[in-house]
Amino acid sequence: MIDTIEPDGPVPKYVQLADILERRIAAGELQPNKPLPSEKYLMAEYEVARGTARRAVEVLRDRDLVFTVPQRGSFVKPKAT
Amino acid sequence: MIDTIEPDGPVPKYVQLADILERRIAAGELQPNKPLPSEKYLMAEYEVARGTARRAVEVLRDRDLVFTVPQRGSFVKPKAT
DNA sequence: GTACATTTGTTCGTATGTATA
DNA sequence: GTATACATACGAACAAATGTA
Repeated sequence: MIDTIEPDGPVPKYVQLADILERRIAAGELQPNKPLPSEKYLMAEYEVARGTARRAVEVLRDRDLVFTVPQRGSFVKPKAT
Repeated sequence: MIDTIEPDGPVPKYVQLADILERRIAAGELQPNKPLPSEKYLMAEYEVARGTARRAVEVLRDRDLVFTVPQRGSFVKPKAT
């Protein structure tokens, strides 16, 4: 079961998606140093445009939850010690 | 002589290219079970980016006109009996 | 068997244009 | 005017499988 994105709510889609992914990280479903779903996959899974998926990941970078390697993917940050 | 792709028209380039290839199939120039031009060749021939060429072929798959064999190419589907 | 070229598959980076709220 | 969101289209890099020399 996946969380769904509300199209007409007050919260922008890219924030909703970032929140969803953050929950998936917190739940341990997305693990440290493992890749997030690709932009393409996020587009399909959550039915958003690529720009929206990218912005969501950008938010997660700003939240210091993931890092991105060009042409490789975005990865969950290992928990700081 | 090849059809040309209009850059600024209302029809997306990838659709235009798909249409061109469909006509080439219908005309018998591209024959059943024979390979389409490779993505690389389509890029050069029609001066489009690889993503555009790929999307065009994807359209032809959706139209059930071709099938793709990974690492081999895309081939014109034999006419159904 | 090895090396090389070809081809599709996948990923992120970037820019532009359109539409809507 | 600004922010959101979508679609198109370019580029770049690397992976993996296949076929050939």
